[in-house]
Amino acid sequence: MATERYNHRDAEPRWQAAWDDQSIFKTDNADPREKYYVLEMFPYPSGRVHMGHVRNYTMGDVVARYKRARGFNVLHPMGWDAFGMPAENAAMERGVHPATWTYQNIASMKAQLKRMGLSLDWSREFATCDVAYYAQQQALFLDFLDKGLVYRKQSKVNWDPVDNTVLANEQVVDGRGWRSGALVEQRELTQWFFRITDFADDLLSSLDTLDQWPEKVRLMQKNWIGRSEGLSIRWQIVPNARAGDATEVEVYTTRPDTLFGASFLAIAADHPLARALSETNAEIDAFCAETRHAGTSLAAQETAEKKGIDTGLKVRHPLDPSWELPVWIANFVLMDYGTGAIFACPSGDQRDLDFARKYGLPVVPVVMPRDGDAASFTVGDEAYTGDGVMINSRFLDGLSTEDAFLRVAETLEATELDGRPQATRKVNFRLRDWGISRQRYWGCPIPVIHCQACGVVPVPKADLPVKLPEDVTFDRPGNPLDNHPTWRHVACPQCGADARRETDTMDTFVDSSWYFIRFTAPWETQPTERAACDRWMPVDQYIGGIEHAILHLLYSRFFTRAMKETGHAGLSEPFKGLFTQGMVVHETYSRGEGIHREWLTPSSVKIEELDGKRVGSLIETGETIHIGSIEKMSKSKKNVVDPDDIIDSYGADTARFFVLSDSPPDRDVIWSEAGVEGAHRFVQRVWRLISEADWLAQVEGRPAVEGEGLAISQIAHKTLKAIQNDLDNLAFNKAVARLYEFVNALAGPLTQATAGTDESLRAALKDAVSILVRLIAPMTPHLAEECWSVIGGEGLAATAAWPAFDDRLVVENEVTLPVQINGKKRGDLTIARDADQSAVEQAVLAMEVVQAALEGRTPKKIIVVPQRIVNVVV
RNA sequence: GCGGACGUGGCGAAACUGGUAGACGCAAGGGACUUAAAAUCCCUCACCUCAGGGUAUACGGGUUCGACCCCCGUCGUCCGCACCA
Repeated sequence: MATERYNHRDAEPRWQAAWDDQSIFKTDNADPREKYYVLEMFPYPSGRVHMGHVRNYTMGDVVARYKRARGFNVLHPMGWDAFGMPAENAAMERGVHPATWTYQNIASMKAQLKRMGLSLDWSREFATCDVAYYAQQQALFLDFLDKGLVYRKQSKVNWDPVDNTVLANEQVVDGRGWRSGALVEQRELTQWFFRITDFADDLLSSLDTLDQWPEKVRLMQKNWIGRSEGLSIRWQIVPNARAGDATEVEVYTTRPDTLFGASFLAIAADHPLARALSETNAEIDAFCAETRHAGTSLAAQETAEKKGIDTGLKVRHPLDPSWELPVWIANFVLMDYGTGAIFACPSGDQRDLDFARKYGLPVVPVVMPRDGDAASFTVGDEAYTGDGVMINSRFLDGLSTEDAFLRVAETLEATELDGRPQATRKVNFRLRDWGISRQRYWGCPIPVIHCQACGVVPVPKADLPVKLPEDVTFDRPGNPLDNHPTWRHVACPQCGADARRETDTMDTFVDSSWYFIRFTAPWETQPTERAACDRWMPVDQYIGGIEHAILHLLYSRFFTRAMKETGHAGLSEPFKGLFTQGMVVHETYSRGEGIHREWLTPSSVKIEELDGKRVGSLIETGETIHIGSIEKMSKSKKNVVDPDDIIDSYGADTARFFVLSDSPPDRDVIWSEAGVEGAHRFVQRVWRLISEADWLAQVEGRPAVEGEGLAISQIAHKTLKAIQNDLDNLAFNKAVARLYEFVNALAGPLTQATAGTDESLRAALKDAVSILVRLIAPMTPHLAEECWSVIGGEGLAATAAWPAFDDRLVVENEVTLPVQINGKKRGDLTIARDADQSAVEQAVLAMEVVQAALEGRTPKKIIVVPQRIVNVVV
C-alpha cells in the first residue's frame, strides 16, 4: 500500500494544537507524583531564535518528554531575560521605546519557539522586565539590605565621558568606549554591592557536592573564587616625617616561609600610604597617576613592564628589627587584593625577581629543590617558586617549606607589636563583592531613596514596585532616569522632606539569578511561595551554554543562599544537575581578499564535489567562491541558518533530530545541508515503514519468545534498554545512532510482513513498532503522534507511558567471545552464556585457529574474561 | 605564564570499569527500479598486500596476557584565568 510522504506542514501544527487543547504540558504544583524540574537557560529576546537556541531547547525538551513518559510530574517552563542594553541601543538608534522593542521581540521569538513543538508550560511564562517580576526582585533587594547582604561603597568604574555612562569591562575596547570611541576614564563612584564574598567559603566547598555538574565548570568556579591561605603581617615603619601618621604597613602573604628572602616592600599606587606620599612628593604623585591610568587597555596589561618608585621609607623586618627594608610603590601590586601591599622575595617570585633585577635590589635564595646543593644553588633570571628545603634562613634552615610556614606563623602570632600580634593567619579570596549598579534605564530600579537628612532610606515595601517611568528620552547622553524631569523627585518615606530616588538600576545578572525559583510560583504576590519552591527546587537538570560557567551560575548560587537567609527559599544549591551544551557551527563562505572580502550566506552558495574536492560557487552567477573555516554562527560572517527556514522546508522534527545527531551534546555540532537531509530521510523512512504496514493497528503487540519474531523482540528490547540509559546520561547522539540501527533492523521484516503473516511474528513487530514510536517521541514528537495514531495507540504519544523492557529479551543465552592469540583477535567462539571457565578453555583449544597457532605446543596461559573475551598466550 | 580539556577513516563520531578499534550517520563509488530524473532499495568503503596476513587511535617510550583507555615524555589544537602576593 502506498502512502503519502510525511507532510510536516500539515502534521506539526495539527499536533501542536492537540497538545494545546488538552493542556498536557501545563504543570500542576499539587500533582503528587515525584517531581522533575528541567530548565534551559532562558533567552535574551533579541528578536530571532538561532540554531543555538534550537539545540539547547531541543535537549531540554527531550529530557522533559522522556521524564514525563517515565511518570514524573515535570516542570518545564520558559521565560525571557528581557532587561539590558540592546533595547536601549534600539531606542537610541531607531527611536523605539525599549519596552515596545522588547515585547515585540518576545512575541516573534515565542512564535518561533512554538513552532518547534516544545513541551513547555507556557502558563508560567514571564519576562524579567514585567513589573510583576521586578517588583518581587525589589522586595528581595530590600530583604537583602535588611540582612546586611547589600551595601554601598566607593568603587572604581570605567567611565565613558562622552556617553556619560559606566561601561562594563567588556565594553572597553583598547581603552576606549565601544560605542563612543572616547578614552575611558577610571572614576570613583558610589555603587551598590552584594556581599557575595560572605559566602565565598561555602560557594567553594559546596562545589564538591555538585557531582552532577561538569568537572570543568566546577574547576572554573573554584579558580574564580580563588581561595588562598596565608599570613597577614604588620611591618613597622622606621620613624620618618614623610610617612605622616602611618606607623606600619600590613602585608598579606601566602609564603611566610620565604621571609628571610625579603628584599623590599611594595605597595599599590592606590594604597593609602602612596596617596599620602603623593600629596607632598610630585614625583610619586606623577608615578601613581600614571599607574592608575594605565590598566584599562588589555594590550597595556599584557605587555606591562614592572615599574616602581622608591618611597624613601624603610620598614623593620618582623623577624629581625635591626634589618631595614625599603618600601617601593609598584605598578604590579593590586589595591583590591589582600592589603594592597606585599613583601617581595625575588628568589621565590618571578614578578618580584623582574622588579628586583630592574632596580638592583637584593636577591637571596631561600628555598631550593630537595635534591639541590645549598652551596652552589643560585637564582638567575628565573625564580624558584616550588617547594623544597629552606636555606639562608637562619632558624628555618633545613626545614621544609611547609614546616617553615608553620614556624614563622607561630613565631609572629606570638610576637607583639604595639600590643597586638605581629601577624595573624588569614584566608583570602580572589572573588570580589558583586557590584550591581548600572547607570542605565532598562533595568530593575534599585528601590531606595536618598534623603539629605535621613541618608539612604529603603523604599517601604508597601510603596513597591518602583516602576520605570515610561516617558523617557534617549536623545541625551547619560542615564535617562537621571534626565527624567520628575521621576527622581520623591518625598522621604521617613521625614517627608524632598528627597530623590536612586537612579541606578540593577545589573541584568540579578534578574537571571532567581528566575528559576520564580517559575515555581510565578503568580505569587511575594517573591516566592515557599511550599512551591520547596517542592520544585532544586532544578534537576539545567541546560545551557558554557559561557555562563562562572558568572551566571555563581551569582545564582549566591542568590539562592541569600534567599535562604531571608526566608524566601529553603536550599542553597539551585541546580542539582548541570549540562553545558556545545555550539552550532557552520562553514564560512566568502569572495574577494583582504579588505575586499565579502562574506556570503550558506543559502547563496552551492557546494559540489569535483574530483574529490569540495568546490563552492555562487548560485546566482556561478562564480567560484572560497570555502572557509567552520565557525560559530554569527551575523558578521553570515554563516547563519535561520531556524524558521529549516522548519519551513524540513519541519521541526527534522531540525530537532539533526541537532541531536552526530556530535556529543557537549561538543559543537556542525550544521550542514547534507546532515539535515540525512535527518529528514530518517523522518520520512520511519513514516513510510509504519504507515505502509497498515495491518499494525489490527494487531495486539506482544514480544516473541521464540521463532522468527524473537530476534526482532530482542533488538527492540535491547534498544529500549540502551536508549533509556543514553537518555539518562544525555547521550543524545548515541540514542540517535541506536534508533538508526533499530529502524534498519526493523525495515526488512516490516516491509515483508502482511496481514497474512504468522500472528506471533506480527505481534512481535507491533510490539517493536510500538516501542520505536515511544523511543522517538521525545526527539521527534510530531512524527511520533502521527505514527502513534496510525498504529492505533491509545491517547497521545506525548502522554503515553515509557515502555518497559523484558529482562529475558535483553540477555543472551549464548555469547560470542572473541578469541585472541597473544592479544590479536583470531576467531570467535559461540558458547552457552553460563559456560564455566574450563568449558570455555576446552572449546577454545579445540578451535582450528588455536590449534594452528599452537602447532602442538601447550599454551602458556589462557585468560578467560567471563562474557567478554578469551586470550591464549602461546 | 598558570590551570584544564582534547587529538581515532575523506568528514561528524562509536568503543561499558583495561577486553573484537571504526557501530551509526554524512560524503564518495558501483548496481537495481525508471523513458528520464527525484525518491527508494541493494552492494563497496581505514591503509598495505598475491594469498595467508601485516600495519593502524598525534608522535616516542613504559606497565599489562591484552592499551584509544593507565603512566612518563614530545608535538599540536581548543578553552578558562591572567600581575591575586
